[in-house]
Amino acid sequence: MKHQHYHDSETLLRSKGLKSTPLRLAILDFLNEQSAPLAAEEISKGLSEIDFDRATLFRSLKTFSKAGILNMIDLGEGFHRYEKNCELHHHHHHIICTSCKKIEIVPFCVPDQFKKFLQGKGYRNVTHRMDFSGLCKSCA
Amino acid sequence: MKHQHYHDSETLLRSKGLKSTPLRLAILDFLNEQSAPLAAEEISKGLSEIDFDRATLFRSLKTFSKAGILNMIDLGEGFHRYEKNCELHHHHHHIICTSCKKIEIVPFCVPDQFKKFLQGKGYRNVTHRMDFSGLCKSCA
DNA sequence: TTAATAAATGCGACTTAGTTGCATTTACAT
DNA sequence: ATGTAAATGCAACTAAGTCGCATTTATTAA
Repeated sequence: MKHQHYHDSETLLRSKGLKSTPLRLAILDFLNEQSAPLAAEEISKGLSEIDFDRATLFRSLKTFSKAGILNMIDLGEGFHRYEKNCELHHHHHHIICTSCKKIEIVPFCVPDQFKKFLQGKGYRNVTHRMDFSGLCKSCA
Repeated sequence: MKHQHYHDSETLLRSKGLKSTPLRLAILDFLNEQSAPLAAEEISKGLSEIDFDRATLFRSLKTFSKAGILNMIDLGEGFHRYEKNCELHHHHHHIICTSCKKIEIVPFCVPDQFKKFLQGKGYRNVTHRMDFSGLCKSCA
């Protein structure tokens, strides 16, 4: 376990006013063990011992993302990835290897003045997405 | 016409070793007139006087993107947008309004040291994606 | 100018990621 | 213990894009 996560998925769900169900607990516990964001399909495979419907998984992932329990990440792969949104680690960006698809967190964010500039142009609630890709050391 | 584009789509296609066909010329001429990147569906509508197949459009857009004639842009909307990749204007980033979906080019790019850092970590051929969203002045 | 050929197209079926309607079941508050 | 809203399963659907294959077209070389 790389980062400190909410110790108790049940408590976490309750704190967001969401019901605690076996699937939901399994999803959150599974994501707690991950150090990189996973695709819905990967989560599904990781939970293969449990029997559940695809639609339910997608619904839960969406619900959790809206509730701020998960970050929904788009690395331009044509699908989303999900990671636990733990407070200690909440906003960050990624680099994905173009070959092995390994994902790492990068230790920087877009400069503040970019947002300020856009606010100066009249934009409100400015958010950003930024990610990198490249051939990683072990693939090169 | 906001920017200077290749004056002759036929010449452009030839220069990339691609065949010049009525649809391809229409796609490129149409995109020459746009100041914001368009989705395949929007291009399709803009070319409604011509009769062509969806698959052919997608194939052309892909071919053009690979050839560097178009930039394929992903603003996290669940589909791609395409814009002419004119030399004068080649690398840039966008902001999209969360309400009216108007897209503007932003006048900044990721700081050089980010790429240098990642190269220092062993990454090769590092590329990035960055885009912004927010409520634009007229929607606020 | 024409014939050869490689590339582009049309058609239809398919795929992937995700959504939706609806009936049923489950978690939780009382 | 029970009522109710939320969650689930199922099946059908959607949007964006892809693929195989037969046909047509643009370009090359004769």
